[in-house]
Amino acid sequence: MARKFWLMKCEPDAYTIDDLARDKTTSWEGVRNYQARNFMRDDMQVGDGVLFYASNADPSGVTGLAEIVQDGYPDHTAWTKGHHYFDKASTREKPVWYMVDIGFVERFPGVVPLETLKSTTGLEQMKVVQKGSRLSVQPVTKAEFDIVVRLGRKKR
DNA sequence: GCCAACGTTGGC
DNA sequence: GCCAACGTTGGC
Repeated sequence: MARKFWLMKCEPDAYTIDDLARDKTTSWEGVRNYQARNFMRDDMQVGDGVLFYASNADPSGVTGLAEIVQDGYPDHTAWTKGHHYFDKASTREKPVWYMVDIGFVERFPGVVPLETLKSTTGLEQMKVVQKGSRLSVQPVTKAEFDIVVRLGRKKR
């Protein structure tokens, strides 16, 4: 199976590429959207590339790269009563929510702002540039991934 | 902080 | 199964 590519969003208040650089790996718990869950549960594989995207940031954009180091497994935070991510619909026997683990790869010298993504040829189809797109885990093509990496590594 | 767009829920 | 109401996301 060929390597696939993804974009994963996170608000800087919750987690940043610098946190990931420090932690080396982290579990991506708390996703409570079925489409995003399906990608993590069914499609992500160890070694897949990840664009790390900071949402609700100043400016929002891609701040670095990560990779999948553990593919989909049940999100246990959904089982913990009182936990922020608790969901009574999810049980150990029949988990509803899944997560993956990602590992640090690279921190870009500067953020690649959403505005740049929007104005770059070849990225028109990316979900993140489309108005009203709220999907926090989304597939990207290899071509899109490579363009964003090139933008991210560019000296500015 | 505002608010438009979205996904989910629940009454019918 | 429709759709209004609601809560959340996320750019600005």
